[in-house]
Amino acid sequence: MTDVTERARDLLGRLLHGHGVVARITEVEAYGGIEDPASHAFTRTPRSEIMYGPPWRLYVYRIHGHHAANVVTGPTEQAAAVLIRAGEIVEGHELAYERRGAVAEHALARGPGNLTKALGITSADLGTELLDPVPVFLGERVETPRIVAGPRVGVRLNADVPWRFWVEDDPTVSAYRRHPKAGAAQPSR
DNA sequence: GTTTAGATCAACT
DNA sequence: GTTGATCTAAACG
Repeated sequence: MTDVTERARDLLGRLLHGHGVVARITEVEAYGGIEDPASHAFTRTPRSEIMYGPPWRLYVYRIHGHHAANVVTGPTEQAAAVLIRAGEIVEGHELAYERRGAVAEHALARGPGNLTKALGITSADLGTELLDPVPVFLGERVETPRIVAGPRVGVRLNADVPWRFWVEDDPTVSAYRRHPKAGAAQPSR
């Protein structure tokens, strides 16, 4: 299969523009779509249909009153997507602080909810073409970072697959939190 | 059956 | 104090 995890690694170190703020992506999670129970695309519905569509479009979903941003990566038959979990603000600090309030600089876009808030991403941006220079889009790679992998944060299902990728030793990366109801950790094999 | 808005609470800062 | 691919309930088709 086309490896979703490769696409996830590929996004690390790239720029993400969001409504006047630019972030360097430092943490992502891969969602294997049709073959991943933790993915919204695991069951095909009108909502998840966007993940079965062309790649490089934005999928936004609500969680805990916040939003989370995903990049649809394709291929279309697999419905895979990559969740953008954290980034470092490299441009538009003023606007980011305005949206986030007084927080430490490294915390401006740490965590999916904070990142979407700092970049001003909401459900209104659902389906945005991320390759066009519209309010939300992907920029070029600014570095080739050293990448570390581990299990995904806060997922109940499939909690042991190492599909979370982040830039090593980056302060904007959030800590690992296992979901309370996820089964006991299984030894990697 | 599916989607969305709010709530909840353990883990993190 | 803050956060979140969870959880439940109500609205929708």
